[in-house]
Amino acid sequence: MSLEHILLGMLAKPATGYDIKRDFSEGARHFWSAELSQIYRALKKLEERRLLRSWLEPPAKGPTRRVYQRTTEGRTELMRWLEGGPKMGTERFAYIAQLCFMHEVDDLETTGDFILELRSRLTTFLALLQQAESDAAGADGARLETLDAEDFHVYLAVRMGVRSLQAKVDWCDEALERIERRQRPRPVAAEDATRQTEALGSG
Amino acid sequence: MSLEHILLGMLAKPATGYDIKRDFSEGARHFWSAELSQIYRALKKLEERRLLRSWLEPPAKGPTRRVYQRTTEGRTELMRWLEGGPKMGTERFAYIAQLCFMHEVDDLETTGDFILELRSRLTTFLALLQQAESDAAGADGARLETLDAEDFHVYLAVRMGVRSLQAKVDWCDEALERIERRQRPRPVAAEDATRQTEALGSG
DNA sequence: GCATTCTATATGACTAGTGCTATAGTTGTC
DNA sequence: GACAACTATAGCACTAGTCATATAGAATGC
Repeated sequence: MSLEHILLGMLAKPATGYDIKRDFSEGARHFWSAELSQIYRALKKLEERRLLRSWLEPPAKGPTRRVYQRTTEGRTELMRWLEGGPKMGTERFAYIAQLCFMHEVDDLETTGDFILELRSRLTTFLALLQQAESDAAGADGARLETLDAEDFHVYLAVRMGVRSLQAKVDWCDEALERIERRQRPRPVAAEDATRQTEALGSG
Repeated sequence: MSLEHILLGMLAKPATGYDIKRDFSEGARHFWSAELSQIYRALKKLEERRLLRSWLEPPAKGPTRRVYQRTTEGRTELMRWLEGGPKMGTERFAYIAQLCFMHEVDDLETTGDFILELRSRLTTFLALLQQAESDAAGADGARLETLDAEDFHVYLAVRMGVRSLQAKVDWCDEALERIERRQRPRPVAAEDATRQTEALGSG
């Protein structure tokens, strides 16, 4: 299970279930997420297997916190996971399926609206990731070479997210253009377009 | 549930569970997949809800086939799904998480090997998708404007996959370059690099 | 003629993940 | 001091998805 290994990775430093949920909603949101209920269960299970240990921490402010941290065995298990090579679970993109079936509604305007909406959501997310990218690259354009190993790896990970999201936004623009070109029967050129151009107007 | 709606989309034309599994392993593999056991269960459930109907088809060759097709209610439900706007379920990329934690093993060579392996798997998949792209665009470079609505939508969907995968492959190259640059202490320039360059050699 | 593979359906046991609800202390605010 | 918002944990019912296995006819190959 990937979530368990991700928890082992995150728990090099002590943290509570709540902290981890916050990480998933903020930092790690572009590659993984999990609900609190799942996180608490996984933490408990990992502790049973001695890959994590936990203790209660004095309230300080707020309710008592159960803090988890990776054990040596936990670290070993994490290393085993990393050595297994890239884990490429099946990726699921419902919106691409939707797009395929959209021809059944279609006057093409529906498809256009759909892609516009998709583009808007993607750009919102892209903006967040780009912020994370400049944060990760270090203050005022510090050279990447100066980052420590951890920050460098996080930078690479965020950068992957940025590039892949940017590609999707670019695809939206390309698709919208193609749709427009299909709707307007060809701008100038083409021998057989004359009749249509006359009938519908060319502006 | 997305799978059920995807089945409704696929079952405009009659097909068996086995046919659908084949679609997931071939055409639709870049945006969704499901196991046979899940497919058969989902088909049964959709038929109970009257969104699909089924009949047994004379063996022809091989065992008897139970053929499913969407009902009018099924189509209505599909339309409702499409009208709900893009469904952006949480995307999970374990390999990006792995990359983040890779700094714990690191002499940077491990990270480089990991990314090389990732790149190799991504390019294999990209090649398949690019084939699908030229297939979808029509024989010998036919103009996209000549495709019918269905083929056009499938083309757009495949194109999204190609661009997003290409971005990931490009990221691999960028990351490998960055890693190399970190390993070799700067090629020329920089005042403080002299000692390191002397110690390690610059070729 | 025997084994293997492909087509085809189905079920049971399991793992992974979500959504809802209950509980409770602490902090800020009106 | 009542109330909302935030931090924190936990359990229950549920949906989603995987893996293994059983069954069986047809085609392929040796």
